[in-house]
Amino acid sequence: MTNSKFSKPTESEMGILQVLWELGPSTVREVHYVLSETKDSGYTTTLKLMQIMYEKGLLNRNDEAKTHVYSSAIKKESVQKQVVSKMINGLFKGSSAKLVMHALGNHHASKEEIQEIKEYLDSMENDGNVKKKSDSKK
Amino acid sequence: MTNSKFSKPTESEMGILQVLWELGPSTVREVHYVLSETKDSGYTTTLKLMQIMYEKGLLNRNDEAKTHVYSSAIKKESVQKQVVSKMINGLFKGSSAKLVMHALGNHHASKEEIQEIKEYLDSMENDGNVKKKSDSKK
DNA sequence: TTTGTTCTACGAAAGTTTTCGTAGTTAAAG
DNA sequence: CTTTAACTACGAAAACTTTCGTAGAACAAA
Repeated sequence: MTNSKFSKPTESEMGILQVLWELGPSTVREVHYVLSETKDSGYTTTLKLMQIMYEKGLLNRNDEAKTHVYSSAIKKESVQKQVVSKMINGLFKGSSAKLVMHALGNHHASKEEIQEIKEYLDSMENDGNVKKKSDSKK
Repeated sequence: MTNSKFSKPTESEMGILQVLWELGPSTVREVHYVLSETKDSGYTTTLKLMQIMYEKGLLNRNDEAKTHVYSSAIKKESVQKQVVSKMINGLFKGSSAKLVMHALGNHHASKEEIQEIKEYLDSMENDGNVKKKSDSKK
């Protein structure tokens, strides 16, 4: 369940989301005002970005009034979680599997080498240090 | 001292760095092999990316042999730190200043309102919670 | 009304990142 | 030698993101 029905927000989109998370439902002008503190792009840039985000489903908006009010459609926590877990995963993902790939990626994997790797895997099993997800085996 | 003489790695560059951090010095083929598990771009794509990263100073390389060996020129820890601190900052940066900006961004700031905001600022000062940087006066 | 201001919509340019095809080099076999 | 396989270099297309100018609608104030 790596949910995320939403395409990962871009850098600028993150900036907008962060403002909205802090301010709550806001107009483009309000968001742009905050953003303009640290960034110098024009008002229509922010507007366009927010329109795109709305289309993508990243933002909700209330357009009953002339001036639309936007709010984040995704929870800060979920993005936080995503960022953190991505980091953890990215920084240390495969453990032992990597050794194998390292070996395979380089030489052209002769039968002998494959055999060698198999033995390596066997020895790992004997250590009870396996970490595979599928341990069906029967 | 927000160090970072290096331009922030892009998404793909991060992928390559992560492989190198885990594998240690490696050839393009090795990196590409690992990457190909989760991504399906061609070998020359990985090659080009790594060449660019080398030019940017993100990677070191040993090209004595025909097959070059690359390694990360930046420490995993420093990037981790950067990511984390960016997250913390982004997720809660300005605290009280934001309220003011919210107010200013919306209405057109009549004299009365400005006065009101000044009073608000004064009350913050009394709390000893000020955080301004410029206090020009004259 | 008419005018001025503030807003949305939207196309398209500019900027950035990613992807790959092609050409040329090197080295190991044949 | 000659051929073949694995590499590097590199230009440029493709894809994506960011930026902005311009047009027109809404609305308040003169």
